[in-house]
Amino acid sequence: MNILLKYMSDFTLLSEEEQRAISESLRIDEYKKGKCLLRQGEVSAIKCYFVLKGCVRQFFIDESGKEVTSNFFMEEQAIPIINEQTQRDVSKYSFVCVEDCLLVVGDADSEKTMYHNYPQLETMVRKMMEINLDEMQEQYREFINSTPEERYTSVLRKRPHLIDRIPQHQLASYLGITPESLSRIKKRMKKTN
Amino acid sequence: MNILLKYMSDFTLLSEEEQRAISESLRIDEYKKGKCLLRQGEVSAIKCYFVLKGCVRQFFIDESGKEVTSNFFMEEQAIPIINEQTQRDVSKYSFVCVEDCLLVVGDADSEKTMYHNYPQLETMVRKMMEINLDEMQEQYREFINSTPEERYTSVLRKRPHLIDRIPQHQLASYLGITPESLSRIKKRMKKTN
DNA sequence: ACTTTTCATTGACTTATGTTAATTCTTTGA
DNA sequence: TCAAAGAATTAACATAAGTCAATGAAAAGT
Repeated sequence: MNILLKYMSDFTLLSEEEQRAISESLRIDEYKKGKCLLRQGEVSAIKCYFVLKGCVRQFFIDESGKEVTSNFFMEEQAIPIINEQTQRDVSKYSFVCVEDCLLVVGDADSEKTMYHNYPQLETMVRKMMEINLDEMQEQYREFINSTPEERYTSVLRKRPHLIDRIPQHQLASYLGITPESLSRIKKRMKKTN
Repeated sequence: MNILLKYMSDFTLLSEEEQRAISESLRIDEYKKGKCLLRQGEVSAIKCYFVLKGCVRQFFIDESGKEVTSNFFMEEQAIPIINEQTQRDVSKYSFVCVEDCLLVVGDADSEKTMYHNYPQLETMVRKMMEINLDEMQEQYREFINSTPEERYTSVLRKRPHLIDRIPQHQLASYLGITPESLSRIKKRMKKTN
């Protein structure tokens, strides 16, 4: 739980008591490795998750039937599932636990109530969204301006644990390349060293 | 102004009077084509803009001196400039008006006051952020999973006006390719038709 | 422990992009 | 109006990624 309290105190001015009260009214669930949180094409009652422990993969199957990994969420990251616009739509993505996970579960129903009881919580969420957006933008800009090889080295640098925690072909699709190409990149880099 | 009122009524339950009151306390500025709103490496007092009319280009100069366009913001789009985390940092991007613009200017100082006076405004902003994030994610996922040619056709479909309003080489860098490559793609596509 | 399946690597080949450079076309400003 | 600068196109060549196919390694299930 420390991780959550730490997060809250970084982003709010809530008292310790309020923080504890909030923590206690949150739903926190454990999921086994391989558990599917939401399947592409289904409608979700869950608004978001917050990763306390473990790793969740976000991916989708494209028109040609290929599986494309769009993100990995790990400790201290928020997983946006639906928003005001998309809550009635079927999900474009699947979310699956790559490891055993401990997640805060944010369901859409209790959201309003929580914000009403703790207005500062909405401020926190807004700031989180701003930061998420910024990170996403950063990631995008780097992706645009990089070769696959540079993208790979960038991930090595920024998320060094990732490479140990997930299989190669998923990393490849996360980088937007084929597993074969990732294999060759690694080979090429070993030689240059 | 209609565009702003429309936006507010889509995202809030504010009364018309409140909406008008908010509109009137907003700062709205005109900028000439070519005007630089913020230069890469400078610190900004502005938190964000909201485009009522015109087009703003976001870009940066990378390590090798190459100019990379990361986005174009047009009517009804919000331009996030800084957030809680980045407000003391120098900007990684430059923002320049590609056309004459009419923009709502959101400065960091008045933000808190506004949220305090109109709590629903923060709700609106939070929802906007959620939607922005979703769009950004969608754009990213499409980018990863596409060839340059597919990226081009996708932009043609999704932002048909864009191609008429900006020069080719900026579009090319927005697509993450060279101007030469974009030229060849267009040529190839003409033949196939 | 062994079989089966899935995953990672390697090779051969095709193709699209990056790079460099030259040429044509457009815009801008004197 | 014309000259100069900036953009877009085209060509030639090198390189790296995609595809298809085969092999080798690891993981999973019996």
